[in-house]
Amino acid sequence: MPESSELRPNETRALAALFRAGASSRAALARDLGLTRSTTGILVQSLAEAGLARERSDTAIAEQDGEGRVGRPGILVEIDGDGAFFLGAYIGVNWIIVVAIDLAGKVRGRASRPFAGAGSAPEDAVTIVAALVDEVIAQLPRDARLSGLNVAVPGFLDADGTTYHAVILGWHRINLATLFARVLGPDMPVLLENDANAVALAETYRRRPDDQASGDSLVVLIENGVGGGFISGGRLHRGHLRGAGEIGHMPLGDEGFIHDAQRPGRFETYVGKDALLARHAYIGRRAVTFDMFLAALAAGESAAVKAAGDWGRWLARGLAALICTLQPERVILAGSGNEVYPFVATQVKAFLSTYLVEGYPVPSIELSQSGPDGPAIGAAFLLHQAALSADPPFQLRNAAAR
Amino acid sequence: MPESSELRPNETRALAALFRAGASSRAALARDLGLTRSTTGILVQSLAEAGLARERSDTAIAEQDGEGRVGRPGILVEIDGDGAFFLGAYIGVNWIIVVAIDLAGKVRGRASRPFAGAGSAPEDAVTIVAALVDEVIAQLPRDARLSGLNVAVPGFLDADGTTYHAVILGWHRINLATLFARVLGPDMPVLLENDANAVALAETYRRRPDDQASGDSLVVLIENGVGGGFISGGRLHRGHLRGAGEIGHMPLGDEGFIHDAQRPGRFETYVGKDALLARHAYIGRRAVTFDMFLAALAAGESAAVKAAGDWGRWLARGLAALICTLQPERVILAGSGNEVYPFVATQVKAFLSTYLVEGYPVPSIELSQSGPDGPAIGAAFLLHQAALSADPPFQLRNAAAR
DNA sequence: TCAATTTGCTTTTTCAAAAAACAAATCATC
DNA sequence: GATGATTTGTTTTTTGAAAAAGCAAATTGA
Repeated sequence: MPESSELRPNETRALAALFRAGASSRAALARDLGLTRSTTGILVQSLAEAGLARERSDTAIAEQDGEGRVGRPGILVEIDGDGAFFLGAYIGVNWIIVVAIDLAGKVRGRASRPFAGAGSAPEDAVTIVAALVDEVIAQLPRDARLSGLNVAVPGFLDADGTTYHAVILGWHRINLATLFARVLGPDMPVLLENDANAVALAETYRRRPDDQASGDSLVVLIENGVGGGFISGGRLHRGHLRGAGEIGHMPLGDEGFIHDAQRPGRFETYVGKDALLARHAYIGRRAVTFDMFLAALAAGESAAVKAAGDWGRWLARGLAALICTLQPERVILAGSGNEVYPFVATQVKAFLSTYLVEGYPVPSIELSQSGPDGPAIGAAFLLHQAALSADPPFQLRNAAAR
Repeated sequence: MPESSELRPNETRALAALFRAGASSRAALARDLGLTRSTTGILVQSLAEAGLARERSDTAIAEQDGEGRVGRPGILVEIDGDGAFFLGAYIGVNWIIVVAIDLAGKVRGRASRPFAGAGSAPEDAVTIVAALVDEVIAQLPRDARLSGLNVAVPGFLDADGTTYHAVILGWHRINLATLFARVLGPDMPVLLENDANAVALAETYRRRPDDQASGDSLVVLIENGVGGGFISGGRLHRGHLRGAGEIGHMPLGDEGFIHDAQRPGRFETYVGKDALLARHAYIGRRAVTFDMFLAALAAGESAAVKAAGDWGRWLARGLAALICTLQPERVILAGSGNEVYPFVATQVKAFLSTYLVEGYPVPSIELSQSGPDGPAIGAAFLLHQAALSADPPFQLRNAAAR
């Protein structure tokens, strides 16, 4: 049991291929990696010795493809989930959540605590995260090897982990990385990520119908604010200074449903939850909560239907701008605001096709599959992805080292 | 002189490093590549034998860094431009242009011919390109090795090279790849690229102030239509079906300066050249050409100044949407429409800062440095980039093989 | 003149991957 | 049930790229 181990390039590639495939025989893996079976055999052996891969218990069931299987059946090899763990956290407006996923990508630990985010002190949030991290680690195997912690936060960050603007939390120019380093110590590497970006990865990382590389996805996170994450070739596009995806601030119209003297007509002043409720209040002359609005919409009340229709039109307009710019293969609507979409799906699609050039491929529009834990899980998946990609060599640390 | 040669991974990496650096000693190259000097020596030797690299004639001038140089000076090694050639073509609305660049990235051949693009037959364009290709090849050394031809076209393409929509040319669902294969034969690989994308690469490929990987660039090509190209990490983002960057069709306002009943208020109906002239005609009650407009603007005529101001306001609005989505480090304005920008630069920047969130980094806005040959040169650079990148092994063909 | 430094080359060693060969485990067919 | 075809997994041998180690050459600085 080595304190810290490093993987050679082809070992990392083999792990990534196993993760993609779920499980495969040595021969299939060799074909996948473009190596010979002999090399792959050694590769699997060393991965198994490192505790990162293992032969599947239900051996000799190698009926993966529906072909007329002939020849000696292979022994399925899969990732050993216990080989490594990745921590993800989400500092939200109402909750702080910490999760752990294992090397196989499965959620293995979770802890959360209510948090009055708006106007809170960053130090409190960091303290809570640290406590939750301890709770989550307690749920993992004794000698669990941790690769680090990735924290999803609303707002945008610079490359060093200084959050300049988290308007919703009331934080400005806070150096979260330093705060975390102080509380968690030097042995726990901490990364920071925009929450919409984290959700985007959570939504796409485990979906791989055929080839993740081709499927560019745009994830639109709709809460009171609107954020975006763009996944291209399976990787997150962050932009210079990691601020890409601030699509809520995109100028779209002249006014917006809610008043913003400074920057009127931004995307989120039309399609954020606040904006939708403001529009409903304007039409129906009655202020309601979001849940009440959904109920009214389901009941077919005219003010709600009208407001949802207006919301859908502006959503389509914003999506059209994004689609022209990015041409994603699919758009995924996330955040609780997406519950409105099913009621206006056909209208939104109709508007979209009028906005887009004739012949331009219209992406599919889907609803999020990750729940409220999405940002935390996505943050953890980002570490997982980094570990299984070639760029940086994979470093493991013992949990005990803390 | 091998008919066709393939490079090993580290040879490709060494070539790419030499291209980045311009020229460097074996020892400096070894540090750059993370290899030992002994390995690098062999690498350079094999590259030299393949005719792809050579020691620089003005030997022993190794004063590249301004340090207190001590020790034995290195012999500078540089790319041998004659090692390979890359052809790029541009089928424009008024011209067809073909250029050749060499392995060192230098333009080594050029030929062009007027072309009445609108309403023309695709077959004619292909025939002209083939003729110009022969002209350009005649300007190259006898035994020039060609890696292929990349053709930049206005409009958008699918992954196989079928151009679905080139509205400006009046082409629909034309399979250009097949047409080229028929005329140029199977020994000349032909690729197709969107013209704005090609310009984007032309604008960024040779600029590398510090690190190209970090500098995401958005190139906005302003002619009658408006196209966009986005370079992230030195690579073009194409989108699913290669249609990303159709930013001219982005819905931005309700009407636009020129009337479009189908899709009113698109970006290019505000900032395309036609749109600008329409605005000027509306204000000044007088129709002028673009050159006349520029003269009037330079003379400070009020109608022109007013129209340019309106143009700048919508340009800022469109750029703001793009910047929120992509967060590029710099925006490069290309196409002849960019000549208006210097007159309204301060206004555009002021508008931009009101549209963007406080604290959000405002990208620099620059004017294109590549002239009218930009699309053709960019197309050729794309082949160059592919040859010097790891993804596909580098295949060379003799020009004589045609 | 002489030490210090850096370069470029040669020789030897290491090690990941390929190549070749073969036993084992299955299916298809007679 | 026997036989051949097919595929898998392993072992042994070979290849070849890169590292390691060592050294002469070319420069600066004292």
